[in-house]
Amino acid sequence: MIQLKHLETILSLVKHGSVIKAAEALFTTQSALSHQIKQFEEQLNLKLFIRKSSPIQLTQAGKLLLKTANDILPRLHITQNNLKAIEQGHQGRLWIGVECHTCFEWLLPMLRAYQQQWPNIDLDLVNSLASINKKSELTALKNLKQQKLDLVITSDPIDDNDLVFKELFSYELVLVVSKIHKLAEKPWIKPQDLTTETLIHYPVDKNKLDIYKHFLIPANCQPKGERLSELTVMMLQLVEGQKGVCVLPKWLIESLPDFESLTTIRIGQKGLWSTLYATIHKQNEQQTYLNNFIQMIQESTSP
Amino acid sequence: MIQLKHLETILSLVKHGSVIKAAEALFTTQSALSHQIKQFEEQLNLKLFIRKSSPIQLTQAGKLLLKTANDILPRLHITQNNLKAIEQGHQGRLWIGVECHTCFEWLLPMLRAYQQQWPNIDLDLVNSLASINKKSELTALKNLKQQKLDLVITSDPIDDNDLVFKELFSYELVLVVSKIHKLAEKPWIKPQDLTTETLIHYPVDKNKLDIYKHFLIPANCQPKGERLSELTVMMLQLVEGQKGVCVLPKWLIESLPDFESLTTIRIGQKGLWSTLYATIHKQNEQQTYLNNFIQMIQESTSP
DNA sequence: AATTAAATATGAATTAAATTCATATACAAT
DNA sequence: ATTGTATATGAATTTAATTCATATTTAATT
Repeated sequence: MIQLKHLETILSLVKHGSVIKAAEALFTTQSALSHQIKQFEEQLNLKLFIRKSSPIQLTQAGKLLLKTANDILPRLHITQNNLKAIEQGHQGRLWIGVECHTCFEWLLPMLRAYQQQWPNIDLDLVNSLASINKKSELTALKNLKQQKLDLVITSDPIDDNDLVFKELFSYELVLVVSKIHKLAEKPWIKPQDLTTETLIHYPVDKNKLDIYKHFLIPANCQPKGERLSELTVMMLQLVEGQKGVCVLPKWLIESLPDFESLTTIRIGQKGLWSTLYATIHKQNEQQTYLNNFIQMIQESTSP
Repeated sequence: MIQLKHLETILSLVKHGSVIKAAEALFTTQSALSHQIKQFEEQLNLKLFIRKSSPIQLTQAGKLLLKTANDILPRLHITQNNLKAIEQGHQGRLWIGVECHTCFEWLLPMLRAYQQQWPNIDLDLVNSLASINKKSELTALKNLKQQKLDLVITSDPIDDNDLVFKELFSYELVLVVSKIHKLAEKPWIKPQDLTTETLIHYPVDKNKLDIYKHFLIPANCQPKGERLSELTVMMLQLVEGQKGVCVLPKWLIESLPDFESLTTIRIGQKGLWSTLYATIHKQNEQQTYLNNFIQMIQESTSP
């Protein structure tokens, strides 16, 4: 069977004109190379070159192998370099799974900046929230574990040896109501206050929503009604039109000066807080391009 | 360093979906393949695929190697096949050196027939007679020995362990004279008869010409004059015009019905005979395409 | 959550392969 | 013929690959 060393030998032979010099250039001894060539020639039952002339002269078989070597070896060196680039983190894949809707607000603008800084990273955003069925509940982290994703943004860290959670930032979730809503003047609301309201939220499993998980369910309350909306602006328009109330990050409302008819109320006396985490696979813990991405988030969100 | 076995492994892994099956397909054990992959991954400091899924899933590095494997391995198989073809003699080089002028007469038509039968043979005719200087006297056989030529047609076999001489055919050399020449009626000539004649011959070293080597020099004679000519037809025209006499193979004259004003005379009482040999390198003694060529000559000249 | 079957990983022993060292042989040039 | 240089080779040594036996891991099932 032809091996790469045979191709390298042929190249070196042609380049240097004798077995001795070729061996030297290949950092081996004349003897080793002689053995290698002999064994290869016997295997092929062909002579590769004529030794009696100086510089050595290739036979037809030798010329064929030379051509092959010139075709293959440079191709292989490119692959070697690419692998090195991947290893050193200049090249890589960053497929991001996002488990919270509002994240898109700050994430999307960030991706552009990141891609400029790391042009060779294969960047993609995978919406892990597409369906509500329970099976896909843990999809993002599960996919991360199987390395079908490279980074997941979540507010629910789990205990898993394969995964590393890195805190990004905390934010307060507030109730968004119309300024003319009956709750509008309260300094903060109790769970019971929501039992007369229609709660507008993203189409995700209720157990994943902080307002249920950490506020309503512990108090054994539930809203009068529910209404689903995929888009934040649509939710806000519904609130404006008094079709219900919704829960959103405080920073998000503050960044939207268009909705002056709305106001926000603290949820509970101390407020409802959530913390976001960037999750990566343990194996990728040292990957520069991933850590750099996380760092970029942290820097852009710390005031 | 990437090796071909690594590329083959990647291909087999993708094709069969697991290390066990890939190992089986590569006629090795799961253990061996596992060791091999581990060592390769450690060397690259990169994971090539995710084992936890079935079928296994390539990482970016794995995909890169897969692409390289698909580029390189088929290219290499083609070379393997070509080498096999060369080894089995379907492909090869037949560069012929010719040391006698008249050989071209029967050789050229033969080459066409041979090339049709062996289309993959790299066929070429090298005129070894281009110059007359003494250094190039043995050029054809020397080149054959150094395998710069593959077959030499000569009438002077030498003793050399690297070379194999195969007899082709013998022919008589006769003196060609005009029918009205004073020697024309003789049944045969003596060396002395030529001392009054101008001898027309090919522009080669005289010591290589049979008429000198085996007829004139042993008798210590020499012609009155000499005249050189490269072309056989030109020589015959000169003889027709009584500018001299020449020595040519009998079969050649007989095959030229255009020169009815010429006649041939035996040289010496028993005639001057020469034998042609096809010479090949000892290493090529078993090469089918070479032996077939020699056989073709023998068959076409032995009616 | 425990159990099982299948896949993968690993350590140590074995086997195979490549390399070196010391020389022999072959060749080219003078 | 002689000498210097290149190549070849056998045996010992070193290095690498493979196997065997077994441990660990994982996904699927109960």
